[in-house]
Amino acid sequence: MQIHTITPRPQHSVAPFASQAPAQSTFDLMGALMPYKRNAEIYGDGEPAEYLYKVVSGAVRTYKVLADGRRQVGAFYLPGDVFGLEIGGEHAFSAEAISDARLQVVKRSAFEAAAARDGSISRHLWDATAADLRRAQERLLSLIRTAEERVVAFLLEMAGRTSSGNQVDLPMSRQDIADYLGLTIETVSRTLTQLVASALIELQSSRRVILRNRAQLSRIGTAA
Amino acid sequence: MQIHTITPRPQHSVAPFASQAPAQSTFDLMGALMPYKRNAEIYGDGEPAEYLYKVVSGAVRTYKVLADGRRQVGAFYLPGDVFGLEIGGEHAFSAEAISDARLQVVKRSAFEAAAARDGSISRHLWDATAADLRRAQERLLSLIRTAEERVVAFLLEMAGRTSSGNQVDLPMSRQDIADYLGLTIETVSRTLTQLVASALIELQSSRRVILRNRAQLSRIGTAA
DNA sequence: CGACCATTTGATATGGATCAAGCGATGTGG
DNA sequence: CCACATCGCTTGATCCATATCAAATGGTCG
Repeated sequence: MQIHTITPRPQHSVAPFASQAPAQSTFDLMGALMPYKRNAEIYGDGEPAEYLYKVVSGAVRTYKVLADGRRQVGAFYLPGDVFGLEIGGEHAFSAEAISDARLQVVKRSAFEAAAARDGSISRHLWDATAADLRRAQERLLSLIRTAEERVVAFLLEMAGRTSSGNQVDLPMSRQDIADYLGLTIETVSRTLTQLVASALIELQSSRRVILRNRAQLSRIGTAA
Repeated sequence: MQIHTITPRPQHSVAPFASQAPAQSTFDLMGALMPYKRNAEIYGDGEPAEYLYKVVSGAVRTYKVLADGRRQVGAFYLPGDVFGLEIGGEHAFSAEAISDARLQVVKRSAFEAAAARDGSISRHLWDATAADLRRAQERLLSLIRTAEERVVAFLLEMAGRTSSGNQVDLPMSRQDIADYLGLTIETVSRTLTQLVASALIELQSSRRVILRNRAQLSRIGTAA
């Protein structure tokens, strides 16, 4: 894995995020803070997984490019989130900074040594894995659904993770969203336009969404 | 003679197929062997998760019925597979026997007590969760693909799990497969017919498939 | 044999992909 | 400070894979 030695840059501000992350203190004690530029690679698919990461600011996507060139986004990570947990020796996905980002980086071996001494740390690790798993489960359900349902579920997921009332600031592009939901960029865009037309949401800018009717949105976006 | 006097209620794990999980010997020592009839409920969505299960014979599906009535199959479990590992207090999916089945059932609390005494058991649990996550991610990749790719990936997965050479015996119906892959029963059936026409597979009966060209099938069914 | 259920096959409809163009911000060089 | 290039997003027109609706066939069990 390569660490990009890049000078820190001012982040464009991202909304306040809920930090649902494991073992903050451990990361804080052990982690080196590293800046990554927009679109910089954090690690590549197939590389040995030597580090764990915690997002301090900015946002990260993991993705995989399929044999035919299609790209599937695996997950988005926001401030407070921990990623790079995969078991097995190597990363199943690549990771990139979506926007300029600062990450706390911890050597896996050091972390696991600490976890062996402290059961609560391994518990936190397990929680983070479980959170990823729950999100993947939810997504499995939503991927069999219509474009509108997927987009609404995505907006609700983001709203839940950023918890800034009804305002949702999306750090990622339409292309990222499309590759996350298994849709095309055009379909994502058209669906958002329709949601605006139905007065379910408002688009203050292309990246800033206001949820105008959460009850109805939940009805559309909630599978079970 | 179905015994669901008890309604054990372990969490199903997200994995498409089995989690090769924890301490088999623990199961063997602690498990009570229970028979379930075809289509008998093992546990229901939303019930508290009190048990872990290991398939001795037969097969099991986990599923969820969405608000609009569509059914999503979460996973199939075959002999040797352990399920009910899920995190959280209650089942996210329901579980049913696909065919008459015998399951070894272990009280979760007993198992967790054993895990507390033995760190390697909790390590196994974490491994199983991470493995489930990886499988869920693999499945997310396949859900964005075409009907043919999904069906082929499914056949290869089943072949890998049952490992009886090129013969694959499917315990589940076309409807189960369709609900697992996010397709309709008609599309699954037509796709199989096409694969026969292409001489990639042979259908000895509707439930018995012979893989005739694994190299080509792998090319179609392998995402990354 | 007859009833029932699973599976296959056929005909048509449709949601989202694809192909293509236009628009609006942001940034850069003159 | 403006003209222009670029990039991300939206909108429009058409196509196609899969869903939907419908019926025939096959397999199993009483």
